[in-house]
Amino acid sequence: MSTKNKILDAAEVLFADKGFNGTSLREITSHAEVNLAAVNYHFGSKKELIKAVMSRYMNELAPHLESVLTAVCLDKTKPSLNEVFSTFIDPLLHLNSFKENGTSIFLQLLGRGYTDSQGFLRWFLTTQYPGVFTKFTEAVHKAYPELSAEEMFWRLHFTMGTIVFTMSSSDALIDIALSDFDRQVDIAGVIKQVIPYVAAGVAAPIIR
Amino acid sequence: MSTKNKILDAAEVLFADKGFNGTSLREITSHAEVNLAAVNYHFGSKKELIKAVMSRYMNELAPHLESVLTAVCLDKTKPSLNEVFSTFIDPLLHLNSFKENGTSIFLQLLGRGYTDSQGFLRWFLTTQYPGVFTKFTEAVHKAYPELSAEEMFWRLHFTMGTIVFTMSSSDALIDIALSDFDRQVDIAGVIKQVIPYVAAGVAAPIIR
DNA sequence: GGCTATTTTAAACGGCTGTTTGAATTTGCG
DNA sequence: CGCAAATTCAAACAGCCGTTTAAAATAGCC
Repeated sequence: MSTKNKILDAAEVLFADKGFNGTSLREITSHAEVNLAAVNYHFGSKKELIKAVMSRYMNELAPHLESVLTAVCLDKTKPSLNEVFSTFIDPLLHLNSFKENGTSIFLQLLGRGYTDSQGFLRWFLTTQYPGVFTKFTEAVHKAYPELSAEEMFWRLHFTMGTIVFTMSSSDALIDIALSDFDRQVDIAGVIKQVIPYVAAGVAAPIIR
Repeated sequence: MSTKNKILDAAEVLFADKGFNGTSLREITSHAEVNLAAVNYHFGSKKELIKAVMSRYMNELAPHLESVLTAVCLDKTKPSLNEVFSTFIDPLLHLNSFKENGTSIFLQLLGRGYTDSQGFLRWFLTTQYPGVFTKFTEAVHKAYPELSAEEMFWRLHFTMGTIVFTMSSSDALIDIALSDFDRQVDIAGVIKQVIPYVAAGVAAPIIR
């Protein structure tokens, strides 16, 4: 295992758990069992390390997402919103074979990045992976053409918020569900709960 | 204006903007134009200052929320979910007369507290203000009795996520909406957009 | 006015942060 | 092997953090 990957593996878990600002390089390098200076040697800075952690997941995920979103647009002239949002399930769960707990870690990282660092991650994702966003809004527009661009903007950001926030606190929530309902829940279970919710939210009637 | 209030006023704005961890006591005291040591003198520690900032809003908000939620349960044998969620609008907007931009600041603080500090705020709110939560779940149960306790748990947390996440990045989103759609949006406008969304999400059909 | 209690102040504390340095070590190649 | 490039390492850097201290200033009351 290369030093670079040791750092990335340790960093993504700690970043997901405690946020980017809340995780120090010393914590990362001691968990990775490498020298402190290795981060700056291999990545240049902490900010570049954060980008590298996110890129490793996005480079795996983005092609799959674009492909399933393209498919749902081609297969159906008017897909349902449930169908559109359900396309996310497979690519997201596929991250679990890419890395252990990959789905959970990635979604938590997404949540951290959205609220930490004042919008830096939003800029990073929209500029580095614009294809996913355009394909996604295209699919939603086909499913619900009456929605204006502005209403779609808000509802998609509400959706992003639901997903990202839920996942960034998913560990705590899963613990509560376990103790209150004596029900074992995993990340796939949470995803299957949230899809109908966001689909219904986006599909809400327009009030003008 | 007392030193204590100068500190609270400066702190809440900075906390809302940059998070609790992201704001230093030196930033707060220099914005408040008071001595650095004043925070520890008047509040004891940074953690106690955070509690004081949140309490000032919750003590204003909680009685109003409990009262409107009680009212909607008494007035209607079966309120709609839209009615239940709409009860939040007035108490939330009333914070604007309590303080300038009070609504926006409070909701942003809520968002920060939920993701910063690993669940500390969730503990603080549920233990210090349990009445709001029980009244709220009671109202939702009246509106949608078929929802099991476990499904309600998840959907209410999705809702919390939508609200809290949207508001914690509302400034950035409002900027985007302004530049992309040339449309002036304020916090009241966002709230009115998000109510139908979360109501429809909670009302989504149950898939078993 | 004088005395006490409260508040404000400047300075310093130890500890943690990301980053840099230069020497020691390991690696890969002719 | 021998040499050069890449990597690892311990140490130190300057800067910020929350908190504490003890003296100075202010306020309130007899």
